[in-house]
Amino acid sequence: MPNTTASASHRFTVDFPHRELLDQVLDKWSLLVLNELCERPLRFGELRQIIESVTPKSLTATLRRLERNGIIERVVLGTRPVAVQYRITPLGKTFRAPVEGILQWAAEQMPLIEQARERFDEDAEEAERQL
Amino acid sequence: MPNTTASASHRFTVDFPHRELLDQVLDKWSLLVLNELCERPLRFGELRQIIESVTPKSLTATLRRLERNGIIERVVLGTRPVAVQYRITPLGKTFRAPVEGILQWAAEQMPLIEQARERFDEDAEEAERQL
DNA sequence: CAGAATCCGTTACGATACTG
DNA sequence: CAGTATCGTAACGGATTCTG
Repeated sequence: MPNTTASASHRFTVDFPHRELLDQVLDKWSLLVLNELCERPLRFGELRQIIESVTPKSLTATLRRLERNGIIERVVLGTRPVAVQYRITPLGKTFRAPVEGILQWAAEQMPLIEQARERFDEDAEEAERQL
Repeated sequence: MPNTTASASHRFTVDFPHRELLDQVLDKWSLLVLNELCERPLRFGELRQIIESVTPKSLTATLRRLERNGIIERVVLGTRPVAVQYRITPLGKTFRAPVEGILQWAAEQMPLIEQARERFDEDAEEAERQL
């Protein structure tokens, strides 16, 4: 359990308070879900279709977490074959820019990253050969 | 928006090419490490002190991952009691703005998030009482 | 339709001890 | 100092089945 009552010795001890927030909001699926919900409200099933590889379990977990943190909102629509809509909240909207920043960065730098990986892997292989 | 009309079944669904990159770079410790290395180069031990709760094992893993993706660089300095320095690369610097965007957002919105959580938890509790 | 419940393998992570 | 090696546990995530 990461510290709570820390505030230990040296001055620059920055065990960030928002670490735990980021864990909740930058997890495996949140960015993708958020990215979609920023465009338009969506239903559970729609999200499943858009983000193919997510299982209902994980999707539920992600949505609940985002809801709990006030980033998205769960709205029950009809009452027949129950319909539920998820939509971004005002607070959630403030998160849009940062998220897009990250996603854009990833898209743009992808090629360079690939290159770096290849270099690294080659070097590692070679080093192994030395043994 | 990356889409998906293609494969139907449950195999290697690549619904997002940078998903995997983000997993490597937005993991539990990377943001903190990055945030520090953006300020100045640091050594292994220094990072351990700054980020109190990280174990050597996890720190090594984080550093290796970032290095492999070309975000940081590992520099062996002396040769006596070996000294190693980690520093951000040019590619890594392009990541700085987005990362800070996220961190800033987290810091700013923290209070509202807390509020949202309390509301959510209270509601959940109450709903439970109904049973 | 929207999810809850189960089972279960993989991985992540912490704690600790050890080495060049 | 800068890690590696090992071990054990807890959490995550996937697949599947069930239900109001």
